[in-house]
Amino acid sequence: MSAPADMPEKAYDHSQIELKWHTRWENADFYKAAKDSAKPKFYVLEMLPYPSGTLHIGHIRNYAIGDALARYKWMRGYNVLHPMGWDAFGLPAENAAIANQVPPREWTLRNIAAMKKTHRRFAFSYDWDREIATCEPEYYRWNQWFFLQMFRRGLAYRKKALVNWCPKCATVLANEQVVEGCCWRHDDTPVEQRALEQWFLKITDYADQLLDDMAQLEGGWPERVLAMQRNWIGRSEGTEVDFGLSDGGPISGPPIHVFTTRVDTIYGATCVILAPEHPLNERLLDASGVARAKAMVDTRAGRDPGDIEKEGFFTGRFAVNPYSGEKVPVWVGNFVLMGYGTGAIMAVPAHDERDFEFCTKYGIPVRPVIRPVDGPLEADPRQAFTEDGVVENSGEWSSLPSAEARGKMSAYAEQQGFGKAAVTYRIKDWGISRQRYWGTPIPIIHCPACGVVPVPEDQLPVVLPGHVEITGTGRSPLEQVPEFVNVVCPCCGAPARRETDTMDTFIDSSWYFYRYCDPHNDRMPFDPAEVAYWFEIDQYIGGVEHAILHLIYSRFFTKVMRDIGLVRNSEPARRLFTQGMVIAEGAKMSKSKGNVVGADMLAERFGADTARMFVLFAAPPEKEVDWRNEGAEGIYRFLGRVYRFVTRNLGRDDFPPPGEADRRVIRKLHQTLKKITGDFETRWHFNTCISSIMELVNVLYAEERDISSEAMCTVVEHLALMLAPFAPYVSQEIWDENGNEGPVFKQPWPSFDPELAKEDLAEIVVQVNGKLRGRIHMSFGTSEPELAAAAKADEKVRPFLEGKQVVKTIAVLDKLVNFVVR
RNA sequence: GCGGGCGUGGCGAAAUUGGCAGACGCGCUGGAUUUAGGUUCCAGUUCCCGCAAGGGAGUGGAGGUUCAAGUCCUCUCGCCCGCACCA
Repeated sequence: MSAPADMPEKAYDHSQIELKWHTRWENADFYKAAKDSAKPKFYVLEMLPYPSGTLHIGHIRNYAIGDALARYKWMRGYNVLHPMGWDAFGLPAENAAIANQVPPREWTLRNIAAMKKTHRRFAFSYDWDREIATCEPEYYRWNQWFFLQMFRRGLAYRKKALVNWCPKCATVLANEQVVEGCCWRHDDTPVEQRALEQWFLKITDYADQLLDDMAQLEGGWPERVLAMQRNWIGRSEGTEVDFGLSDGGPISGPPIHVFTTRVDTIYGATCVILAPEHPLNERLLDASGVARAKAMVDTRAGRDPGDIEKEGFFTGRFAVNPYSGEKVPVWVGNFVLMGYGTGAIMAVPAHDERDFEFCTKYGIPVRPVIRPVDGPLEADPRQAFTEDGVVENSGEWSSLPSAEARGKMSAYAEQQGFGKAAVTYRIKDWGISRQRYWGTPIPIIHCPACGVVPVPEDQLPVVLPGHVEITGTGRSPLEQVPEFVNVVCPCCGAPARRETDTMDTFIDSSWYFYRYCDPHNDRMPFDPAEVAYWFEIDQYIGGVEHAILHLIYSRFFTKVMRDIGLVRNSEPARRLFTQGMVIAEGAKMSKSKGNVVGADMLAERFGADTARMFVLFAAPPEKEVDWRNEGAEGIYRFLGRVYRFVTRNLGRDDFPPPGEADRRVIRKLHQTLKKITGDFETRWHFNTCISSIMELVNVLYAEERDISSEAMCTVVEHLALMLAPFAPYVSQEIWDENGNEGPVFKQPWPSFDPELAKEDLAEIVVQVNGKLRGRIHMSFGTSEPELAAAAKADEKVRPFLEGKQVVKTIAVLDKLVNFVVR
């Protein structure tokens, strides 16, 4: 049916509608959160952005998901906390400073202002009174405070260590920030190893807790993220064994510590291999050997381990297997990692693939000591047998199963004093020193007399100086600022030097969500009572790229804060949702490709409502979305369809009296409500929520001239309410045009009536041998035999039964009849 | 190699508990409105045969369980993501 010609219909003008409400909402405080014991609380949080200067469609997707949920929860009567802030420290600001001669602070604040404007344009429902920017002293003083608490507890410490150095960033990186041997921000730049005095946080003290507490997250966090964290922590149980050094005479000097998960194979160890960086090499090797070892380290840097052939050389020295007393040669091998276990291994070529490859290359003997449970010992193996089995040729341990042997042999080592059961972790302590300007100063003073002295808490914050020359070369820019560096020692008053390293910016984001609970507190990082009310975060939403960076650091911080007594929870977020990426026209968005879909362009061309709604419509939120302009135009058309429908029906005076059409429309309305409500409560498939609203609108178009004034009013009102979480502007406009008052997204969420949602008759699918042959309509609750009888009588079905014998009849209440015929 | 996930029309997808495969949207085709284009409205659109009524095939592939499988089981192929010489 075409649009009635006599009705004035308004064209959908997104810019006019959005501007109108944007102006009216500017100073409204709809989203302010405050403690309220009368309502259940709900803390919904999207990961805070880095203020790069512009929002793109990927951000919009993240916020659109959070916003839909926040608005829904408000409408369901929850007391919602929905804050936003800025991860404002970091290198791009310094790079911009070098490129454009703009101070990092100025550049950052300008970007924040621009992005906040875009945020507001999209009408995301944040409590802006709780906004934080991590580069402000009011915020980062608490980074310093946390650092001091950790320092006091021995959780922050300084050591000289080989660290990852990115030449492009001119700073150190944490292990988590090294991706395939390269810098996480420069995937073409291999990291170098440098020995530097660095500050570390002892995340390894919490390794077991980080692992064990994942049980609490099971079900609420994506399995993939938990798996990645488990993998990253890399807990591995085994045995540490000491091989004493001996060159024929008595054992002398410190032993070589070896870590193995397979002590049951130790009688098959035919050599000991040291990592090329192993400190013992200095003692065991002559000058040319040391040089060879160093060359190995250098050729390994930044390369894919799979591409490097195993190489090594004999040190000329021997070590003694403490179980067998056997003397085995000591080698240096390029495949032995200093960073894992003890940096030294025993090589058991018969039972380890890597050892097999190495030993056969150099003619080192292969000696099998494990036989399969159901077979004999392989005398001359062609490949390593790496499974558990039965121990053989191993003195008193022979004929024990592998697992049992491991337990007994570990205990024996401990009893004899040459080893012990041990657990190693892949995760290392978190290196937080950065030789950069735009970060939190580490609150430490180096005094020639007193050593490393923490800045007293009442002298916090240690403020970042404002005018600093940033050249991007050489050492930390802060070293060039005498008034920052030169201080007096808080202990003895003598001249001293301030620490010039700044903190990794992941410190900032490790606890920011607690600050939102009490953002203006100047006596503490936050009032524990506020946090106790709002925590845990009920729903955290962000990209999966933070699975082992931000998300593991912030879990660690929460546990430390709990141990300090600031919080009661052990985990920050009960539920985590990782949304899929947005790509543009089939290609990953990137600046270099020039295909970044910017948020302001979208607001201009399609409107905020359309842009938000399309990213929710294009795919379920966990999946990748391909942004396509034609797709967005579909949503634009749909919103226009809704808007025109509402406006052309509002002033009508020719409505028919209530009738059958009313029942059909109201039924569809309640079916739609049921579907959307169910999705918000469980799986968030907003794409199907939106498509169900489209179905409703299609029905409205079909029934437009046949429904009563009352039905029209009800349905328009509900349309506005259902669209409110997805498209706040146009739903508010409809709400308003319909004569309703107040903000639509602060109305109670409409409840659906299951009776009204129900069809009059059940549609029964009739199958013959599993093939669809007809449909019949019967009252709900009709008994199975009656269904079968009616189905058999159906004229579409009958031909398929004629001349056949019905051997079985399956009838399912209100659903289906299936005849099995022969 | 280990871990996590995914394969359904021309495209994005839907099918929530084993019960009508392809909802909804894009694109395309046709019609109406329009001087025309665009907009809007209506209809059609998995593939094959057929004017149609209708029939057959069909969810990466091969088997299996079942009255009934996109959904469960076994094997297999392909793709994506994460980790990876971790002793």
